[in-house]
Amino acid sequence: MSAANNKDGKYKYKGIPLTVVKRLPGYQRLLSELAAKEVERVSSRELAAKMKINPSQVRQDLSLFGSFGQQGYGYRVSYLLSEINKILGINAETKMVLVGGGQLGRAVANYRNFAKRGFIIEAIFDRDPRVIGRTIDNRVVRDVQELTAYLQAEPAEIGIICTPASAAQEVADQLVAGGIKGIWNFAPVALKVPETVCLEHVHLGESLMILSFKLKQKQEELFNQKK
Amino acid sequence: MSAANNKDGKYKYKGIPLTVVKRLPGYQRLLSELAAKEVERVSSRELAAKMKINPSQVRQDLSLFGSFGQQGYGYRVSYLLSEINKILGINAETKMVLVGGGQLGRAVANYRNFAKRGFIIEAIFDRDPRVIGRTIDNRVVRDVQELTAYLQAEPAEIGIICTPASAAQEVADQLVAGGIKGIWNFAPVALKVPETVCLEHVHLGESLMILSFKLKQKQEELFNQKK
DNA sequence: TTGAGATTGTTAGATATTTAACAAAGTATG
DNA sequence: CATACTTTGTTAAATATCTAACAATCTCAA
Repeated sequence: MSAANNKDGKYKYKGIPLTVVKRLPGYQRLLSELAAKEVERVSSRELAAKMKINPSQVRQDLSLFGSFGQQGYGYRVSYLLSEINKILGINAETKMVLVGGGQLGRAVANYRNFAKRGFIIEAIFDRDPRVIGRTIDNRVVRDVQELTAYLQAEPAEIGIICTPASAAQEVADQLVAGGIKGIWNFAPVALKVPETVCLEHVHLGESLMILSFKLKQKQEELFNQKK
Repeated sequence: MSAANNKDGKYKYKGIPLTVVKRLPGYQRLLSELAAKEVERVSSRELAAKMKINPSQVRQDLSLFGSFGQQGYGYRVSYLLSEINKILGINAETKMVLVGGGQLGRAVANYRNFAKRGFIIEAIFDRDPRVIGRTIDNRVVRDVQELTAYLQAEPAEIGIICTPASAAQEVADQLVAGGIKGIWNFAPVALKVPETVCLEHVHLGESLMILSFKLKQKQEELFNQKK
């Protein structure tokens, strides 16, 4: 292993560039697909082709975490997948709570791909009396006022925020008070949380705007080629 | 203006780094918020603080598209916002069609933030006979078999894919056949489309895995600090 | 068992992105 | 109307990321 550990092997995964981190789930998905097809081995060249990146980059990314391949052979799919799962922390079960039982919240609650990987939504909360008490994917929606108390009794690692932007910060504060370690935020707002809490945003609107920009750019390109 | 135009002013927005493009929606949202609060002026320092980046970066990002500020004053919020809207292509109305009327599709169809910015879902399609004919947010769900024919009669710019991964490629092909210009893909699969079509992925699962990685990293950090 | 071919992990070089620095040009105030 | 202050747009330096190159070493077929 190259850069990941210091002498006593304790300081793992420090200083991994965010650009590398963002590629890890891509490797995970590709390897899952290969494993499902019962492919035994894969080379950095093949992985790179599927990711549309350079083979050197695949090797360098992986080398930040260890030596998982073999010269002249490549990587054993099952082994590399299990190592990447460990790196991503999806080997153990992770408990989550979801706040916001609207359309988006229900979509997230019903999304099977998380559960498959050990991410379990333990409880769902909402503010709206018309939603509280109803059932979403076999879980009764609880009153958000019980959120912090619930978490103290039933700790969870990740809190999912699917509320409108106006309520998101308040919910985040309650999640933090309940001892949550990470927040997965779908509300289009920048949350403030203590340094000890991890934050990951999913801003759907921003993604659409990026597509819009690319479209505009490509149209101008084509227009100019015709001339 | 520095790098955006060539001599005759036609080749706009070429060669903008993707890292910059990804920040543009952030600027857009911040400026919208400031405009809503009727703030008149803003400096690169203030924008940078809210984006958690360096003021130089804000100025350099913007300078790729033009000169929108004034020495000693900063940027006029309303003007900069309108320029960024132009850059992102959210000044005109953009027609979209959505394929997949499941939980996620319904959530996207009901999401108000797009419509506010001129992105209109004109029609919704599904494969399931139990869903076809039902109404989602005032639009009747059509049979996906009609998709290509519909698009030929009623052109749209963007196709949204909210189907399971297994159906996504087929839907993408039909969208392309119907003359769609860009695809916004929520299915966890890498789509193949012609070079002329723009693609933007939203991989919810990948975002959760990144959060999981960060959590793991932070926990090890804290564990080591205690020692 | 040997040798040709393949592929890793790593180092060094090339490229891209971010940050610092500063002249230019405005604002604001007395 | 002069002057101190502010802040941009831009150039150059610093940093980060990506790519090429290659020794080391394994595979595989004969």
